[in-house]
Amino acid sequence: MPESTLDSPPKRAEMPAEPTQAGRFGKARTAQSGALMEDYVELISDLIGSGGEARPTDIARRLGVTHPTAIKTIARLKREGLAMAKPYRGVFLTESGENLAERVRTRHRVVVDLLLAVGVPAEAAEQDAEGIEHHVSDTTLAAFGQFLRRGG
Amino acid sequence: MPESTLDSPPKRAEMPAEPTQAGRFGKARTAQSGALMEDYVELISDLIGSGGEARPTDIARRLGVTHPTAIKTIARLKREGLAMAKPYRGVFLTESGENLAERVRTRHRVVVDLLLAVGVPAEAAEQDAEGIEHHVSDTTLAAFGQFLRRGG
DNA sequence: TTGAAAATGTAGCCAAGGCTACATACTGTG
DNA sequence: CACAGTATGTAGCCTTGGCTACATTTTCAA
Repeated sequence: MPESTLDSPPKRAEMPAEPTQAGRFGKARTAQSGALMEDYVELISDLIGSGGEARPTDIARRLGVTHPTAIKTIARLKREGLAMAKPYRGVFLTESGENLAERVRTRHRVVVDLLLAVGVPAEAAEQDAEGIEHHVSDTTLAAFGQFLRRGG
Repeated sequence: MPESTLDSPPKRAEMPAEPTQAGRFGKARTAQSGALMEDYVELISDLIGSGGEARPTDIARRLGVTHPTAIKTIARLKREGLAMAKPYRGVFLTESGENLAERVRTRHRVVVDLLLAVGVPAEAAEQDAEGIEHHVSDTTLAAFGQFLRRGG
C-alpha cells in the first residue's frame, strides 16, 4: 500500500546514532510486509465483485499457493481488520479492506500503464507490475499519474 | 537479480491443474527471495570498492539492521558461494558475487534514471528504486534502457 | 604492555509465509 | 437419505529475516 498506510514503528534498539544514508534499505524492507496482504485484499475484492464469492480454495489457486497458506493469511487479514469470514462461509472485506483494495487496484493500473508508456511489452508489464507496485510510494505514484496525463 | 539468475524450481505439489492466469503472483513472490542478497552483495562491493574493507558492523549499519542479522545473512552469502569471510576478518565477494554486484548496480542506476526521467522527485526515486529494482525483469530493464536512450 | 572499548560471533527467540499430512464439514448425486 | 468427493480447517514443520542477550576477539590508547 502507499507506504503511508500500515507501517508500525519498528522501535529498533541498536539503531545507528547517525542515520546518515542508511534508512532507505530498511524502508524498502518493511514496506515488503504488507505486499502479500495487498494481493489478498485485491484478489478477494475482485472475486466478490466479479462472481460473488471469495472462497479460500479459489484464492489459493489464483495466488499459486496451497490452501492452508491462504487460510493462514486470511486469518491474518481478519486479525488486522481487513477481512471477515466465518468457518466454511466465504471471505468478505471490511470497509477498510475495501478501501485498501481500491487503492491497490488503482495503483496497479497506474503502474502497468506507466510501464506500457515507456515501452515495456504488455506481458512483462503485467508481471513486473505485480512486484513493483508494492514499492511505489504516493509521491512516485503521483509522478506516474502526471507523466501519463502529460504524455498520453 | 534479473529473475533469470537464481530461481530454483519450487517443486510445488498441490499446484493448480490449470495455471490459467495464476502464475504471476507466485513469480513476484519467489523473486523476493534474493532481494536481500542483492542488497548485501551490492553494498559489500561498494564498501570494498570505495574504502577497502567490508566489515559486518558497517554492513549492518548501512542496511539498518543489527549486526547479528548481518552476520547471519553473510553466512548465507557464503553458503551460496557469493561471498567469502574468515572470522574477524572482513567480507569479500567471490567472482560470482562480483558479477552479481555489477548487474545489480547497473540495474539500480537504470531504474533510478527511469524514475527521474518520468518525473519522480530525486529523493523518492532513490528510495523507491531500492524496492522496485528487485522486481524488474530483464525484459523490462531493456525497455527502460531504450526509453532512456531514446528520450534522453 | 595491558586493559577497556569496539567489533565480531553465538544462541535462542519471534513472526511471516510456505509446505505436507491429517481431520472435519459440506454438498450434490445416485 | 447416504455417502463419495470436494472444500475447509488444523497441526506441525521449515526457511528467511529480524531481534536481544551474552560471549569472545581485536585493537588501540594510556
